[in-house]
Amino acid sequence: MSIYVHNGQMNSLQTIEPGLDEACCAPSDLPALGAEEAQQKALVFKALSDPNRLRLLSIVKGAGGGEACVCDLTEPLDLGQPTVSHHLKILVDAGLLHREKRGTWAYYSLVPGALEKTAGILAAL
Amino acid sequence: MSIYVHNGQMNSLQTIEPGLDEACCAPSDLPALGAEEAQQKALVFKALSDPNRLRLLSIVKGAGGGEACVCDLTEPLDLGQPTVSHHLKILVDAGLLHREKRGTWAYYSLVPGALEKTAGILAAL
DNA sequence: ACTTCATATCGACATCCATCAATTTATCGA
DNA sequence: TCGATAAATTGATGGATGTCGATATGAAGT
Repeated sequence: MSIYVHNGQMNSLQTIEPGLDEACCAPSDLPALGAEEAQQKALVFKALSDPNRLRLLSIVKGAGGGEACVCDLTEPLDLGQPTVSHHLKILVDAGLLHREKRGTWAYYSLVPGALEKTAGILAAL
Repeated sequence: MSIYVHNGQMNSLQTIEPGLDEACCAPSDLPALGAEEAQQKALVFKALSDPNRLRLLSIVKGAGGGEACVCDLTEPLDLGQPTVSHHLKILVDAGLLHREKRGTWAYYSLVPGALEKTAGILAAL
């Protein structure tokens, strides 16, 4: 025979919505993610959740000058140009890529510190 | 008038499939993600791309003893038990959570180093 | 103005996904 | 053996998402 311990009948964990915290230095272990925060932080990971978008980031990061235009990205991914533009837009909206238009071309580059900041979200979960 | 420079007509970036690399120490900037790698790495981020799953990780991490059972998780998320079980399964499959059954209860805890490892993927993109 | 090229946007379609209600599985206590 | 409880599984459904073809926008050169 064995003995199993459990606290009361059901749950007992707090879940606090930290409102607008003053944007500084998450001390690691606080209340637990509220619904709003979670939704916002999930957006970045949603952008990272597609294989082709990961490859886009990788290629852009390793490209000469740290930037690449759409025409440089369609072939290695074996995707149509509209699809690549679509993925790039998602990455830009997520704050991971920066878009700069020069002439007819649109050059995409990594937003400095964006990946590190995203990594920080995981550490501060 | 302005002058725009571009290399040849179209793309020129290499994309190499590194086959089974011997599982060691990615030196930061290599070939660029191949299709297979990208697909595999996207799985973890797919698991992280849902707000409720982020909250699950957060709650489990902050729970007493570093573990929590399903019955402790349904209420704070305001989700049905089957849905929570579904999310937990996805997190386990992604290698982020560990499941241990004791008695009637199933206790979930963070896989040590899993979040850090995931953060490492971003740095090594 | 007209053509050409790079990119963005639109509309459609097939697939995936989060969620729930209902059921099943499994374990404990009586 | 028989409930009672916790959790997983199944089936269904509405909504999001990746992809493409076609079209629109916009800038450069002739």
